[in-house]
Amino acid sequence: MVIQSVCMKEQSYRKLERVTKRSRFRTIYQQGVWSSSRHFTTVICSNTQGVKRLGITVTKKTGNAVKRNRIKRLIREFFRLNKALFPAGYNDVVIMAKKTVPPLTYQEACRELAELLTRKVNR
RNA sequence: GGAGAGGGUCAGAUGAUCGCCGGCGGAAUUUAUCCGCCGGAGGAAAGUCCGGGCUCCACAGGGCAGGAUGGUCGCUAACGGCGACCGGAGGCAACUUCAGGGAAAGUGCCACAGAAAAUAUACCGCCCGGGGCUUUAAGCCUCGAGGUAAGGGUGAAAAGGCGAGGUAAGAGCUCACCGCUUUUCCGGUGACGGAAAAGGCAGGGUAAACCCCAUCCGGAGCAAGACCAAAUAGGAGAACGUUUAAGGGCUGCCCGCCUGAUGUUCUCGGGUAGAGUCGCUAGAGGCGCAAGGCAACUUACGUCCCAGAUGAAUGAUCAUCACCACGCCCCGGGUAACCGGGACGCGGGACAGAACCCGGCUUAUGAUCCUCUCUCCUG
RNA sequence: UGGGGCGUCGUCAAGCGGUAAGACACAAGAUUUUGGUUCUUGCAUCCGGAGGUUCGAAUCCUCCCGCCCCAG
Repeated sequence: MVIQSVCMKEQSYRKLERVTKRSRFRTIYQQGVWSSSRHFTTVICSNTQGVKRLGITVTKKTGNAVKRNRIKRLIREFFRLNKALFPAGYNDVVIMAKKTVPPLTYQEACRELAELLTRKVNR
């Protein structure tokens, strides 16, 4: 209950809200619920940390560092601005980009991710 | 105008909203918060191809093996880099390019073809001599541990080239010119260049084949390495006693060096854990200017502080203005193709992301400017 | 990020200066009523790419491209 004393800005995305440990990624992959769309795959798993957290995985096969950074930034931006779309409660979400992902604009990525997440929530 | 050659510069700008990382200051419930200010990717950050700093491994040691480089002189912390020059090759030229030492230390290889691929074992041919046949000259056949490298054919390459003399036929056998080798002189720090004389043709190619010569190189790498609260075990250090050589480390091997094993006592407490800490950014630093030098570069002075992330920040969206391409319209010139200017619409903006830090090389890539060469047209 | 290795036919691969073996697969033909089996023949001309050394490079050298492995 330490976390409740901290008041943060709504649209931020900082280290607290990231999945940063390799071991945590492993347990999410083992215990989480997988679903995928055309270019992305999400894995959702509940946590005990008291915050929504996001982890991003982009394979080296996707492209060079510039392309990978671009995709990661788009996903981060989507998380930052659309936290309400993510499942309620304290969850860890890992978004993986598939290796065939084309150079997307923000609107395209946003539409696809929103569809993927709302489909999950409704089910 | 066309075709080229060399070099330089930049890497869209501004604003708004929402965010990220670091530093400083302040506030709070003094440590995952908030507010303010400042800073926040590149010319290649890339490939990891070289060289260094730095850290640890003895104090960085000796030999062998192994690796790298290879015209000369210089620059540099160092280099396989850079600059200037020399020589070869390419280009009409600007200019480019070359792992550019040694084949007379030795060994190997040169497939196929060809007589022969390096000690010329002469296939055809040419010439000479002996014998035989036809027999006028001459021709044909055969023999010769005879001569001959001029000609033919083979090959990537055939034993200096070419011309003349000479000869039985030929041959550097002799001569002229060219090439080569040696010697001497001159110029240059040197690579080398020039001149003269002599020799009389030796010495096929390949060293990115082994090798020889000269010079250089110890190994690993910031995931190096160092440190940290509390609790206990494994442990670590020091002293003393016993024992004296197996094993381990330093380099692939040898030498050499370091370290022992066990018992008692005393002292100290950390690994593979962690939103851990340091290393972590002031440096062979940037910019300006002056002097020296053909230049690479060096020196002096002034000035500036300019990213430090760690599942890894430096972004997203919108608007405006510049830039470029295309379409269409208008204006001017022109018979026309087209050229110049303007407005509108639509599209584009390359290659690419620091990971300890520097010096290079290589590769990817958008725009723009300057200088030079050749050629065409007009005057 | 650092360190190491490999690219030869559709696949597995040998060859390491002198015509690029072999197996499976594929294609055509023969045998068979048909299929299978068996037999015969064919199938690399750009040895990942570019440049160089050499008379001659899959092979030697240099630079790129792609793939794989190891280290927290």
